[in-house]
Amino acid sequence: MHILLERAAPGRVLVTRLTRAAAEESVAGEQPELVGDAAVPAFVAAEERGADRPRWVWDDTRAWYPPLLAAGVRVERCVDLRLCHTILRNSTLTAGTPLATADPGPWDAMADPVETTVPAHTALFDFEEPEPSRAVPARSVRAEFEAQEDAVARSADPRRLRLLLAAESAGALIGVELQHAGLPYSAARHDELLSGLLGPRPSYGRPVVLEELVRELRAQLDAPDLNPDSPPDLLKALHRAGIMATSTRSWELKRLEHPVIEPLLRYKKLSRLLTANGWTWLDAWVRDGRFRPDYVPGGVVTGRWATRGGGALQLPKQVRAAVVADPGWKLVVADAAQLEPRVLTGLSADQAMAAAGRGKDLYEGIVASGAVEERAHAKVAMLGAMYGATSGESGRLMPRLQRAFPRAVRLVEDAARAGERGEKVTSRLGRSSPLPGRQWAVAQSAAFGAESTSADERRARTLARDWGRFTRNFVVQASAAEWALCWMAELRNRLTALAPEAPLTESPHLVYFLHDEVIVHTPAELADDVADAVRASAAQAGRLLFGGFPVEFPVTAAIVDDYGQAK
DNA sequence: CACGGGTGCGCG
DNA sequence: AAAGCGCGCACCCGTG
Repeated sequence: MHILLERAAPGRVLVTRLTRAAAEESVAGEQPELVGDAAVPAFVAAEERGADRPRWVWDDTRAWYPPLLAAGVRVERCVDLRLCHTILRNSTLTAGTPLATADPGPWDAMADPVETTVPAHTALFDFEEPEPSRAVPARSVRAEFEAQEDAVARSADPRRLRLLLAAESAGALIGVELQHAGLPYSAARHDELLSGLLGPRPSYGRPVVLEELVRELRAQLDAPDLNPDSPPDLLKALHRAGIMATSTRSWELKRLEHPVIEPLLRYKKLSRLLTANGWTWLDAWVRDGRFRPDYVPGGVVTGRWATRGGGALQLPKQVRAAVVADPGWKLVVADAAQLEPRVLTGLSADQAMAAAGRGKDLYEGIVASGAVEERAHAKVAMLGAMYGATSGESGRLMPRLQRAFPRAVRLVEDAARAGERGEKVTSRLGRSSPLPGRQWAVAQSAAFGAESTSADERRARTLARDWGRFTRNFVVQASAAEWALCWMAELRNRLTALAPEAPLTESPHLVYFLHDEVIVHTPAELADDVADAVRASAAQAGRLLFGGFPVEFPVTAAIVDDYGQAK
């Protein structure tokens, strides 16, 4: 049963129950009722306990779910109309449906990142008044829900789209739950790590280790005013010292031979740590033993998540030892091995590649197949195929990869050609790539005009190839993101089943998500069960996306006290 | 002083 | 322009 929630008036929520009339595929609504804000959590909790397994339908999980969680109420399933709208508006599977062809409306404006100011909430069930920019859409929740159902029903593949929308909506719930629970984080441990590398926290200026390094760099380069944080300044100083670097990037400096290079690289590394994850970051983002970043499910065109603030998806390995389980609890750190190549295997139904990945490391399997000599070559060749490498070692290996795995390689090549023609490509479950922008099309037509110059043609070709690399990668990255969503959604259900009655943060729960990796915080005695759930969920995600096709999705599940212990 | 593009680097 | 995809963030520096 679907239950629609929408704001009727300040302090009042309109509740509409929809039941599907089995005979004619239509939905019938019961008489809507009004519920006061204060009564909403109890209402939702009662329905969640009922036998009907409601699916809550609302405009934006970020607005509805935090106050429920704060009131101790968990929701099993929902439809996030905002996120689903974005998918259905753009998917090639729903092209031509009324939803896809309608003029842009308020639901499109909600997808615009500029408009998506998340309403602040307090511990009580208490919504802020809608901002003018986020005013209640003219289009009602019910009308939008029905338009989406209609688009799916008319689509080229309703089963896949339903799965995608359910997974995307589950992701929305998980994103809010991750922030609610927070990543267990030891500020003391982080401070120890920083102090050990940089020296004690200074009250002003650079920490002593960095200060000493700057002194050394200035002396060695004979540049008393050198600011090593300024690339132009640094480059000039290097040139004066006879070091002919073309940039100040670490990878380039690494290849040069000069006594100043070693301390310079050390300075860059430590300076990065200080500015990105130093004490300022700690003060801003870690409170009461938890790191609570803002996750943005669906924040990337491919369906990957983004974050806003805190850089949660870039937590450097250097500081991961500060992610520490509570006493009596464990972290289960789980990682999907070679996710993207395995997803490509499923997408292309490449039996040879499936065999290479069966029961072992996929790259070793590629070596065993005889396609390449060593694991590193297998890896660089696969990455090159998925990213569109044309030259270098990766480019040289492509013909051999193509001979051994023609179906897999053809799939990404086809995606690249489609992008070069300016067409959309679509993921396994139905998320489509955007079309290239206006100026891309202008550049292409300019190259075919009567008086096009060779510069026009070069530029058009470059832009076309760039877009082709994007679409080539899109099909793989977007499908991998779908696998990860299914994995996590399935895992979430299994974690709930391990302790059905317990509140979220008193039972095994997700605390981190990083594209192909999750962390579960769990009472120690349940850690083995959690690890089993992680593996079972991965297998289930594989079946959801690729049915009976025999591609395996092995996951590592390390039971540890801190994230640094999980390799 | 605010803003925005460029640079560089962390993650997958 | 590292050999190729997707991000976020801090900082520098030129511009208004």
